[in-house]
Amino acid sequence: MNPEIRVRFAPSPTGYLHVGGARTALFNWLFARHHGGKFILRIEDTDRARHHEDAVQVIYDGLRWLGLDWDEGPHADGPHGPYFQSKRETIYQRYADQLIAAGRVYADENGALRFRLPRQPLAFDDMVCGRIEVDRSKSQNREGELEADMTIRRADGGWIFHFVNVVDDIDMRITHVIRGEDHLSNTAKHIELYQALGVEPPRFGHIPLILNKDGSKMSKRDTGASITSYLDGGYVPEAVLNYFCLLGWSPKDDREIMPREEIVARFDLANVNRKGAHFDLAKCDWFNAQYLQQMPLERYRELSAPWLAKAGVALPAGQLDAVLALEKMKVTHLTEVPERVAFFATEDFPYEPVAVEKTLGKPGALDRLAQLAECYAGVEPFDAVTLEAKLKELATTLAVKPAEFIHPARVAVSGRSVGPSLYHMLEVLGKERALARIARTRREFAA
RNA sequence: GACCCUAUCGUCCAGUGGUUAGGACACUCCCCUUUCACGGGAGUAACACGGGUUCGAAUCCCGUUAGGGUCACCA
Repeated sequence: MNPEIRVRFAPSPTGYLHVGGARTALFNWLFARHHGGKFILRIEDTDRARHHEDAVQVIYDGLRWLGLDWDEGPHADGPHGPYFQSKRETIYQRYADQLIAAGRVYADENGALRFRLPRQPLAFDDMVCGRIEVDRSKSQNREGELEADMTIRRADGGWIFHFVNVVDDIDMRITHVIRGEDHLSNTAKHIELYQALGVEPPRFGHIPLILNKDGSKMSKRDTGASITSYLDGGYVPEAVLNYFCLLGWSPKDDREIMPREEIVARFDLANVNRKGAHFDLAKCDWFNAQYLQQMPLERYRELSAPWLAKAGVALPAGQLDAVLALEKMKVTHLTEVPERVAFFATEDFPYEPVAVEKTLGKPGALDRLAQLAECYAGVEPFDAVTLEAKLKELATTLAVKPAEFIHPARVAVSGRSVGPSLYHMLEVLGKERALARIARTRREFAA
């Protein structure tokens, strides 16, 4: 435990939250929670054509959905605000003045403020990548010229990312900078800025990037790239979080399905890979199904509710749990829930044409339904065990296979050829509704 | 082009000098079974290449190749 530890997630409000960004946030959050430190959210809206509330909201929504709560930041305040770069103008000016006074910056011919790069060899110990040594005197650009001095303020007065990023981290007392590997090469410049400002640099940890499964760079449009697609795709936040944390990190044993508390307890930056991870939505889906299967029915009901409401499927409160439980083991995405249980909600459910053709259309199917209905009319209690026994007894008596009753019955009471266990489905339906549905089916498909 | 990072099954993750190279997803097959799933069992499948070091390298070193990243008055 080290309450002095302060880490931050500093996204730019681009209107969407990328998986890579979410995982960076997650690793920062895990690091903070593991050590009992602080997790800070800072919005890097420098320059960005003003501040779009909608774009920022996407970040809040994604983080909150994943359960990554921040100790300081928008809506949380804190002693080192404001937490929007667009509101930190005077702070940047103060640090820039310090650099000017020290003779470390100069105005170029266009009026922009530039930081004179030291161009000395430099080394640092990255918490993930190990020791990084760079000879800054050799850095050159594409034209083979020496790398230009870094601009920290545009001619129009706008502040540049590298500068404000460092200033904010200093000002907010950030102790550990955990960010994407795309910043590894920028770190030398950042350290030079820290040194020019007379501040001890924080510890850095650069985590690998997330790529598409084929290894290509993940862009906004790629499957699974946007966190919003998980909110909209029927994913369970704890499952997604579990999958994400295993992209680049491993507890070093065979544990995969781990509750959040265990991940927090075991998370260690030293165990983070340096290799870029290829994103595999199929495995993420598997995690989702596993979480759905294993979660308590109460949680499942809570997560299903919005999807049922959105689809307009209204189940009677008294039956809700029984109905949901019927298909809980089979669901991969919550989006499937409404279609799987919709037929419970109305006696006027539609019949799937292929199901009708495959079963009801077969010779004798309607007769079997009549026989089954007659048999079930006297069944008591009307529960799965009894119904199964009675159906099999009937089949034996008539010397036909149970399947001859089962398949037509399934379609008769649900309109579908796939669905829950027939007997459990009948039990939940109850004798009255079950028999009424069979009667309706016989009526509709009578030749 | 310069500099930096990386390289184990298709994918994720183990394995840090001696293993039949392990687990998971996906895929194939079998079992279970009233459908669809779940579950159980089995199987296919990897150390990028070339040099070293060593009695012995997936593991250490060098090179090659490949992939990624940074070199903005973007963040």
